[in-house]
Amino acid sequence: MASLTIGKVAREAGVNVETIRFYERRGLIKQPPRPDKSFRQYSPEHIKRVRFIREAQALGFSLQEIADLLELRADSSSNCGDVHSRATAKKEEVRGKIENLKHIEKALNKLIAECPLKGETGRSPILSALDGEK
Amino acid sequence: MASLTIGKVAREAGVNVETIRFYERRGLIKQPPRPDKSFRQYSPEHIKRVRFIREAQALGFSLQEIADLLELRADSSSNCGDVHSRATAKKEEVRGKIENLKHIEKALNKLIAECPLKGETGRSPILSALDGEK
DNA sequence: ATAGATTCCGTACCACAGTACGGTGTCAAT
DNA sequence: ATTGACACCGTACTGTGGTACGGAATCTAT
Repeated sequence: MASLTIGKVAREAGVNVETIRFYERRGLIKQPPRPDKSFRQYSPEHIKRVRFIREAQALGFSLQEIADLLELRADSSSNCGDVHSRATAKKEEVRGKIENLKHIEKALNKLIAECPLKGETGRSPILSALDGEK
Repeated sequence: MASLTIGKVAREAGVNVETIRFYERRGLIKQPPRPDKSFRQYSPEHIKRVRFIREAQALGFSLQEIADLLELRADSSSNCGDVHSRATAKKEEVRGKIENLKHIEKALNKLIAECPLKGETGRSPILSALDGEK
């Protein structure tokens, strides 16, 4: 069997088999060919897709949001203006997340730099560090 | 009553009252003064703290990770080397998230730019766009 | 001092995102 | 042809992060 079984895809993507079937049920992955009603035959694209799903989750997107992202397609069946505006909105959201992460990064840098100093402030240092940035 | 009640904090932070009590139970917020065993008296700091928790969640951190972040403190009771290494590890994770978000942002930009063009590729455009970046 | 709003607390319930289970079916190697 | 590994499917269970509920206590305004 040249093509990928569900088990191989799962291993490559670092999830377990049930998770892949779960994503299929949720519409995040469509069922791949099953010649003769037997095993699912995946392509390497599917591995990428599963990895993308995991990454996006780690960035705070829900499965529904990820499904929306994956189906944001500028094809004939969808209204281009709609795709455009949804993609733009999502982009703004992404930019906002990047900004927030940069603030946290700065705060962590401050914490790292000041490590041996500073007495008790009664506040969480990370929040103080977040304030401290200009 | 000059200080903030739980309801005000909740309103200001955009969560509901039960959520704040829930965070208290989970150790994300410590119980504020309750003179005479009556209502909790919050300070404006608490509002910031709750907002921070929500932001961090939206960035894919679990409540446990957020608790760890909030308690990353370089004070006398903690080993500085340990704080340093935990903060550094977290910083790397944050940087990774930023990179992934930038990839998604680029992919969305590509999608937006190419909106009216392109026939069916059989793949999710967002994955194609992710491939397409140099 | 009483009413109405708010808080307190415990407990129960909920949605989301899986994970586990167990019986059956299929494949690949010997 | 049999055996062992893996796939299939439905259903049940789990952990996380809340949300809802309801009766008692407290606070605020009249």
